[in-house]
Amino acid sequence: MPELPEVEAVRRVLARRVVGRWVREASVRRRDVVRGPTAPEAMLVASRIAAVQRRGKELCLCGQSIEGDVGFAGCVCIHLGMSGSLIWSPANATGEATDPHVHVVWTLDDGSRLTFRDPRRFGGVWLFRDTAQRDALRWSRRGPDALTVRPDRLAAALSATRRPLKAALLEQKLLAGLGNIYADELLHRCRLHPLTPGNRLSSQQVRAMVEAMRRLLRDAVRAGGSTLRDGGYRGGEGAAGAYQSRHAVYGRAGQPCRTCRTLLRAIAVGGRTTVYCPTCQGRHAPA
DNA sequence: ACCCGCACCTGTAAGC
DNA sequence: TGCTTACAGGTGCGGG
Repeated sequence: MPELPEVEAVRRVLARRVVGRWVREASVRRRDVVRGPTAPEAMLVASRIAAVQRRGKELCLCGQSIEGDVGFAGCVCIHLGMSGSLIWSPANATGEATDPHVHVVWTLDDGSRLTFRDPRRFGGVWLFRDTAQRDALRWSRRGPDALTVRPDRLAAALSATRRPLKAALLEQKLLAGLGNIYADELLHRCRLHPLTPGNRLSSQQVRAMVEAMRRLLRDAVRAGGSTLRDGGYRGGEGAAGAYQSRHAVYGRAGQPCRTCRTLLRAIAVGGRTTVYCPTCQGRHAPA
């Protein structure tokens, strides 16, 4: 569920609430959600959390031992998958001690807690010795972050594929951060048909897409991301997002386009439901 | 080298 | 009401 805006909204909350704190205790209730080259014992216990970083849809708690560099005393990468949440709660909060979907709980030096919960378990936790090992084994296999990608880099990647734009934009090793919601929203803002082959965009169109993407993602982060009908996504302190009410196409198949009133259409692209406006987003020319 | 389809899980909502 | 089915924000794998 969480895409870049939701994950970034969580990151900002955690940057405020957990950076600078020491980890007193880490409780792993389900060992199989924790992976990586480092043993689950090294979950930043007795380390200071020096930074909370993000690449695409993944977060990383970077530890720092006494006198150590940022990220030296362990890196905890957390992916929320479809149904995950990572929520900070203050010391006096009453926790769900018996919730079977809570897999990891960190207790900090002030008694506050960080709780990783993920019913579907498509997400998980990956442990690394340091940021260099994290980058070598994991983050380097992803493309540039969607908030900071440079147009020439995206243009080069898109020009190398004939896949439909919708499918290409979901490919995390091409571009990290977009998911099903924001890929559809972006294509609508750019007036591009989701089936347009990637290599048919001009460099000008890619430049416009990068600008539209930045605006879209920033708007969504500012609104706290999207919380859908099932209420699965929660921000870093448990609050719902507000961006869902501003979706132009996602989840609106059969309803009128907010720009031209044409009824929005749903198709499947790469196995994912894709909603677009047949008028605003035209017909893609045959390849 | 690419690209597609499916499996991985659980919860929810719609359909009969 | 209750059972069954389809679908959901993501990723990684095998096979064509």
